[in-house]
Amino acid sequence: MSEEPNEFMHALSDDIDKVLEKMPDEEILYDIAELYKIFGDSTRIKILYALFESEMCVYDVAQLLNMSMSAISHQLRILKQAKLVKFRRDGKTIYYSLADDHVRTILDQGMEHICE
Amino acid sequence: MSEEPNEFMHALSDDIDKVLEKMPDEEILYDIAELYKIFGDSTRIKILYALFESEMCVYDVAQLLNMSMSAISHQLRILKQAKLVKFRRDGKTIYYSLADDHVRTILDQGMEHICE
DNA sequence: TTAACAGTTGAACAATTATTCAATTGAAAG
DNA sequence: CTTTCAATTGAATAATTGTTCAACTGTTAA
Repeated sequence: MSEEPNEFMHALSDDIDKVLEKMPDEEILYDIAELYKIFGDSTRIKILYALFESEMCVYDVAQLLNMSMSAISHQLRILKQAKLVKFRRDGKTIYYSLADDHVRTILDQGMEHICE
Repeated sequence: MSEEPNEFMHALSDDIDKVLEKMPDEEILYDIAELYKIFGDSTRIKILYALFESEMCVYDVAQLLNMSMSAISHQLRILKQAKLVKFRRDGKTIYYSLADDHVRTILDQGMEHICE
């Protein structure tokens, strides 16, 4: 076998283009990462699992997780911005709940992987 | 209606215990967050999507994403530790590929949420 | 109006983390 | 053995991020 130029040992530019074509747009890949970043914090995970059981106000979540209302409020804002939770006001109290079933599906997938 | 002590305006300790009972263990919740943390970086997301198409060596991935081999290698190590990718050696070259179909399922869920 | 309560906000701090750079390992070929 | 190529590693840097603290909104009831 004779020596081939080095480039031929690796994927050709054509192959790279082919893979790039099949990949989702840069922007979408970025958005997916941003979404998972939100699930990548144990406080937020705990909040979401808590809201599986029932809607709760900030005070309740704070008590449940033994954290300050401020810390919980900060995290709920992030979850709200990502449309993972929704809320309703009742007097002084604001009740938070899961936005949709998507959240549960995503967390179930994670759980499956963890539990092998 | 007479005034009730303040605690009765919020979830009772019993209710909190009930919710806590239903929630996965602290350790599992932490592990789930750790897993999603890995998906929470666009470079790693890009690597995983690239590996959907075919197994690749570090050089190829670096070229595909227009990044340094060192940067890719660092990220592949993280993906490897999380058992999201596997690898095989062929001479000087190390080929990486997806560890299992779980990865695809998880990313598909994220994509669905993004695309509403 | 005032007081009390539920929640939010912004600045500050500490901790984590992605990339770069330089040095190093390991395998194959001359 | 030496060189070359593919890949890894560790330290350093810059950027991001979670929590705390204190001040501030709103809403309700007195």
